[in-house]
Amino acid sequence: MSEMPKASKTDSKRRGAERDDAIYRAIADAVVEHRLKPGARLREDALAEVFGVSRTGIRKILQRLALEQLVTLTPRRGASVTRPTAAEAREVFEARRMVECGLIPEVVRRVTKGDIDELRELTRREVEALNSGEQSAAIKISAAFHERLAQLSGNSTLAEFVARLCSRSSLILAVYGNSGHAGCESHDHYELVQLLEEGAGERARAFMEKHLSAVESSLSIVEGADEVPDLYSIFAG
Amino acid sequence: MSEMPKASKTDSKRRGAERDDAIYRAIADAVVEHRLKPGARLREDALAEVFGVSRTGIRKILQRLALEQLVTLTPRRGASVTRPTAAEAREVFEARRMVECGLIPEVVRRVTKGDIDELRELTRREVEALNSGEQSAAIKISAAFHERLAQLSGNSTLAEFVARLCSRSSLILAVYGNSGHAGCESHDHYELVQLLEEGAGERARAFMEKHLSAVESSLSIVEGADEVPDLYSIFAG
DNA sequence: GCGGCACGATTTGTATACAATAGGCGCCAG
DNA sequence: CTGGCGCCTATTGTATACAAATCGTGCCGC
Repeated sequence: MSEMPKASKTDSKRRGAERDDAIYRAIADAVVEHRLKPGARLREDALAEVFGVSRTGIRKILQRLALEQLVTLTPRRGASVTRPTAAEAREVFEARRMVECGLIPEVVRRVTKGDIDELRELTRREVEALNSGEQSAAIKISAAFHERLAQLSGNSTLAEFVARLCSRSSLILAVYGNSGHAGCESHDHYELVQLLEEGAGERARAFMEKHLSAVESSLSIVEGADEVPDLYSIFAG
Repeated sequence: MSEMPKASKTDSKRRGAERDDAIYRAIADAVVEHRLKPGARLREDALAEVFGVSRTGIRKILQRLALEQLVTLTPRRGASVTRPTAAEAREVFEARRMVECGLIPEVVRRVTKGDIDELRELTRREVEALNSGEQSAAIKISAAFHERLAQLSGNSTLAEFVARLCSRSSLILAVYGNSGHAGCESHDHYELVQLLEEGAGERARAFMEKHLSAVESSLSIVEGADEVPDLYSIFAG
């Protein structure tokens, strides 16, 4: 709060929920794009200063992020970007397989030509980002692809759940991903759109299942050394 | 709740997250048990006085409830118990069918004799509550049954999602239920447990699907008059 | 030199005070 | 008598101030 207390002018103009939402998105995007890595601490004072609001407002946003499991709130220790455990990682992918595949038939039934075009556009941008070496952007677009697909089912409750799973997947990639390849093979997305356009529901469903399993097995999902290892079982009694 | 401004002594002794959690459960339970009906306003001052904390703490809890869609936060108008729309109601049941049925195979694989006993005990208590005319208790126990079942899959991410869907289902029952029967037929639960015990995975899955569909069709899911009716389509242009 | 204790700084947790806004009520004009 | 305007109250939104707790650091005793 000294010489340059506020964030950019455009942000400081906003009011109420709109402003909160902008801050929320700013932080969430930074997490999803791996600009804030799992484990990174998020001090309330620092965030408050950066965004030009008081700690009260920041706390509200951190609570929201915590409920979506993007950040972890440790009592008296503050907020940090969530570091998913190996078990959580497997759970998230199992959940995605169940829900995203289950949604496919309804998506095939409802998808329009315009939707197909939109999905192709996302795929194109994803490839473009990958070719430019913008891994962060690619990850975000890939998540957006899966989210958009889920929305096309018309069930916003399930779509929102998928969106949350995608965000968490991004964290999982950050922790368990082998650097060099960033999650989804973009050609998979292209092929998936093709199947959707052809109305091949069952094949699309099977492909989605294979796709998600492929992403999961491309990771190295093992407990890192820093995870609270049950010392009891290590040193026994 | 007039002459006794604070909550019970046991509650006021609590500290930090533990106390917040107690307040959260108190409100959530009241909503799930229909002691707070959809549309009921939740004034911050009133809640703060009842639970013996400041508005700050109450706001935190209301935010959490809002994210779980048990309460709706209208800017500058405050919090009220969510009144699910007809579309939301259908979405929730579709989501439950997909996830709860999808979980059944894994549940059958992992369920133990102890788990079966526990589920039977829940069913017994549900019947007991219904026979005593304690509809509120029956609703809560019924939700607990479905939640416990989901937990047995071992996937806590999906289990938590199911738990939320069950809470919302309670709200849906409050709005669209015909008074007289409270959601799940308890005999259904008994039969379901039987199938689980026998390890009849596919039959259990089919039964769960039928069960959820039966609950849904026992409701009168139509837009109430108070729902924001698109005046544009009514009065046309 | 090493282990333990205690103090200090940093950071979160909570309450209170103040500002802003929306809805209600009454008054005034036509 | 009716319709509209304006104040007023009740309630939420935001910031700040204060209290509590934890972690790191340095000192002292052994």
